[in-house]
Amino acid sequence: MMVESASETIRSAPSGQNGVGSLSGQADGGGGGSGGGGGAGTAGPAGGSAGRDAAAGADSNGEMSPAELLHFQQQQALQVARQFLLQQASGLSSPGNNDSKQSASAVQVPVSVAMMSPQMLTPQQMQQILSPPQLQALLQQQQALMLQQLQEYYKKQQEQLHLQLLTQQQAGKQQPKEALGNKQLAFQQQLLQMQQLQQQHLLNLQRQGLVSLQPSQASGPLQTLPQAVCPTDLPQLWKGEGAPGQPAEDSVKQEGLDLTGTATTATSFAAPPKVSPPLSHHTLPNGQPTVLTPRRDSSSHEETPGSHPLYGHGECKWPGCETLCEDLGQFIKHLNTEHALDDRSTAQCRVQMQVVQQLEIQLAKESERLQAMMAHLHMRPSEPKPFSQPVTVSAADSFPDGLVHPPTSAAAPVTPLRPPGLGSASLHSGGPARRRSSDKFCSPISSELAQNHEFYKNADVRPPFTYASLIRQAILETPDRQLTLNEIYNWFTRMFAYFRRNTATWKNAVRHNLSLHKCFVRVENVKGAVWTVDEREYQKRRPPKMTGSPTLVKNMISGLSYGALNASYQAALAESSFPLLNSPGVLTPGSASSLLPLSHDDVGAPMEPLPSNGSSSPPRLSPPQYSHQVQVKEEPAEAEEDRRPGPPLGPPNPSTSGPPEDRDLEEELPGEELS
DNA sequence: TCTGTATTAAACACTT
DNA sequence: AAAGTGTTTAATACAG
Repeated sequence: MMVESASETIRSAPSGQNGVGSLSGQADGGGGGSGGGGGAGTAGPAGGSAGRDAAAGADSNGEMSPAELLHFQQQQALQVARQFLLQQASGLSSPGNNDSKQSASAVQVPVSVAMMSPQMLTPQQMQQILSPPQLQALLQQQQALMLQQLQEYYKKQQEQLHLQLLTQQQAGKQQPKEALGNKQLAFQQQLLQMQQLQQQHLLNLQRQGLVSLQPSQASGPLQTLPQAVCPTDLPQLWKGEGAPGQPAEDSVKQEGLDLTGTATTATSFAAPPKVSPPLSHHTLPNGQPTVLTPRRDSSSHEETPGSHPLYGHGECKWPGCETLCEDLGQFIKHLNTEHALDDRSTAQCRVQMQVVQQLEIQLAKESERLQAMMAHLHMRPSEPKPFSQPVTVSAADSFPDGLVHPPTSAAAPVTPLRPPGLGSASLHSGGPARRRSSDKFCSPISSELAQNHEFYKNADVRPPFTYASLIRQAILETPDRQLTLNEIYNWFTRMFAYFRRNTATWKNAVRHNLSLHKCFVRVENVKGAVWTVDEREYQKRRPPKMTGSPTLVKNMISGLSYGALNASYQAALAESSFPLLNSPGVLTPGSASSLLPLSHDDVGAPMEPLPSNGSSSPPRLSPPQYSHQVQVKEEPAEAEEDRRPGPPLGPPNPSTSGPPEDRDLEEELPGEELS
């Protein structure tokens, strides 16, 4: 054996990479070393704890802690925005040109992929997933979308504010003037603050070139921000493919929630390998290793004929870049060379997003405060609702993962393409990381899949689920809860673009998993053999524990009322790439409830189908589907014996034998085995 | 460091 | 005989 395997390993190295596909392929080069470990390489970026820890340690040695950096950065962003605001009282341009960007719908999927969790993706991975022009276009598209939604949201909020103000004023007529005056003053201040925040927000977006802007304004103080962020260093962020542990996550870990937004940014500073101090690098355009990627269309479809959002007053408006360009053509050239799709640019984009995100969060906080004030003034707790909701949900919850998620409402068109939140992150990891994300955190695969069905279907991204969970899902999705191997294959290919490619590898893995895991029961059929799932076994498989966060989960659940995700939990999510929570749907009460079982699971409460394995969740998702039993067609009672004569199987596995009727309901009652 | 789990690869046996 | 299916072993990696 040994001899064999040794030689195989060598041999398998290349093939393994192929099998893994584009995602893990290159990553492997960095770390693996061994053939079998093809996936291992990828694991690094996905979030190897070891790597992270190491990185974290290094970070801490730096001059500033991630938290400090974050804070610093935020302060700068805010300051800049304020300054800018002062300079120009109003003049927020309309999102007119957003439309054009959004029109680039063809590439939606890839974009979302890219946006999902760049931190998790190495540039190479991203590039593999989508072509450079696509990526760029999509980045812009996504941001444009966000901008639009933000603006809508702001608009709404302001309307509501005014409305409330009016109401209050009217009501106030009957009250003593002074008291009202004071209240109104405070109130208006709050309003002002909110408006400021909004403008800041828009400003940031403008800075990204998403909104055309008078050049004169853009080049001013705003430049400081990007510099502070140190775009030049950012690329380094992802450079570490060789070094598995990506710094990006550490900061999140350390910082808790606030970092969700700026984690990467902060990390970038702290990242040890980086030689240069963040702030010292404004001269980026030059010394950067530009990856000249020919992109014919990058500029073509995203801009209006005579202008470019990133071009104004004869200079490039890319954050931190003020390169003068005589004309648009030259600018385009510059853009393609200096700001091509490379690590740096991507990182800059990300940072920008995070800055925006932070502002959003702050806006949310202020809005909340305002809401509270209003509620107090009106003495009507119920009123503020319209207000609070948008705030918490859109601002806080939509962006917990550092990604720009369009609000649920608007998400419709985009949703399918959108990567499943952070899950995306794990997705991208492509490698081994995926398994952890799904299984460990017990994200209900079914709901995740349901929500991102289209995405997985179209995006050549490795799903963040283990083979076992996927197989199980495939089986459970069928009315009969049984599938032949070939049907399982088909399900894989049907559901995941990723599995349309690397057939040999994953098919082998599927078979391997079917055989390996007791939870999969082979049942002889007339036509042949079908595979069923023994939920109990499946549950047994993994110790149902949500690493160290039972309480966290509980808190979250309780506090989750609607969009109010515990910030720390958000951070945790971001870090752990918990796919479910990051998806918009998750925030709905229903979905939130789906999480509950998790805690139960932890506690060992026998109540529900534990979502932990996700098995339980399915039932809630589509009751009809999962409500009925597994009925093996013509199942021969003896079928399973051959394979698993084991005692547990017979009785415990109703699916194959006996009265499977209640299996669903009871399967989860793991009372015995779980304990 | 150990252990459990997951992934990948591959050999082998059996069936169609 | 070839292909598909199923089982098993091994190497490797990650996470607790």
